[in-house]
Amino acid sequence: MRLIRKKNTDVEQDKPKRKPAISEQELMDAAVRLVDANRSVSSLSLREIAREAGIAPNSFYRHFRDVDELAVAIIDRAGRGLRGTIREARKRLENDRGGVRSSVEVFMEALDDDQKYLKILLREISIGSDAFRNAVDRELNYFEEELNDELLRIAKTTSKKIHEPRLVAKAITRLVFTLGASAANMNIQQRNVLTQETVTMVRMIIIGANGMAERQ
Amino acid sequence: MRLIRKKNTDVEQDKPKRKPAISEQELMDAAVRLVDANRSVSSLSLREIAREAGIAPNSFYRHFRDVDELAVAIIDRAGRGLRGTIREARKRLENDRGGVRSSVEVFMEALDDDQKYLKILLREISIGSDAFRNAVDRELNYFEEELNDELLRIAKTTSKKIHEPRLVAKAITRLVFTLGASAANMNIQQRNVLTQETVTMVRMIIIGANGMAERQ
DNA sequence: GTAGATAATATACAAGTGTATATACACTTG
DNA sequence: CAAGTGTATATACACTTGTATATTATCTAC
Repeated sequence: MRLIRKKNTDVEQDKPKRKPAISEQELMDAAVRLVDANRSVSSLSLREIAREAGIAPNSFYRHFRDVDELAVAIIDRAGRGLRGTIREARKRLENDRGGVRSSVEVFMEALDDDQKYLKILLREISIGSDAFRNAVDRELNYFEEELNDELLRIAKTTSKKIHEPRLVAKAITRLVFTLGASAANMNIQQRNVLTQETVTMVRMIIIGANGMAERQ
Repeated sequence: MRLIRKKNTDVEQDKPKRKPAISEQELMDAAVRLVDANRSVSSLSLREIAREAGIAPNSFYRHFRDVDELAVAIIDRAGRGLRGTIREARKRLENDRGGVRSSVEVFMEALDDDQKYLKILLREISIGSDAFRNAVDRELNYFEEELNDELLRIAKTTSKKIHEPRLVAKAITRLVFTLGASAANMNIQQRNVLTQETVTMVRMIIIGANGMAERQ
């Protein structure tokens, strides 16, 4: 028989532990909901976010020091989404044929509605506080390194030389992010056009890097 | 005699009871002065700008409907500076040898201190109101078209084919602007490195476009 | 049970905001 | 000279903002 006294022994099934009326995640969601074409995360006020989340202004402090810290948390979360996207793209790259196209497609698809977090990361690259921009930079660099690895791998397996792969990675990263950001507010047709354009641009860079390697 | 009111005859140096009329330009300068690494034009308050310009808050309305209209005026002005930059770059391009390098150099040089306007244009591409972003878009497109013309001209004179010159122009434009924006807060050495990188990237795109044209 | 911790709340305040209204002054025009 | 116009200002108002303080409700530990 069980003991009558209910003791919270951790091992037992997790009942609603402490009742957090609100979670950090919910606060972040509230903030994201307030972001639209004209408003950036860092322009939101603490009270606005609290209002949207349905909590008292002061309760905000239980979770974040200020709006800026919330913004960084959002970027970090967006980064996690981005990494998933990258993993997906790398998988498709392994088939290699049409690799560029499907990679770019993966990226553009990740912009779809429920991925508003990613849109925010793309759109606010150059603004916000230092902490904010550092958070974005972190993700950009991560993307760049992943791409660099992939380029080296492909260069090996196809025995095509690539001139300055780090620069190629940087160019592609910046280009794809910039174009991705402008895709955030597009309809599906416009985005398809942009995807095709982006694919062509990326190919230009890669072919150009091959060409430069051969000339030397 | 005693009824004679003091008349301000310009020539006479009296204590200026009335402040000299402020110009739109001075208001724009005041706003620009307030912009730094962490603050965007559209985040400035009307009162802040008025304070910086040394006028009463309400005087602002004599010149602009709101801060947003001021921001658009700043972008337009930045656009004029940009056109000067483009003209300069095209001149250097006509010598052709080392054309890419000197064009990119012109662009980066234009970011120097007194050209804070241009920095603003580069940095706030994706934020602000509709009017604001349209103003930026206008300048981006102008740049793109100029570049397209130039590519066509070069293709003719050197009889090298270029694959999809419009796309090449778009890719280069986006890349140069994105990298230029990140150069805004760099020191001179860092900027030199970035300039070199940008030159290489642009060359990759052009060589890639040549390569794609030949393959077809 | 009681004590303490935790997480939410309400109230309050000083500072900042955009802007409506009224007004002062200098200049132009008749 | 007087009337009108353009440009600045001061005052005022209704809001919003971040946050300090005090209070309340709930959960945990002993």
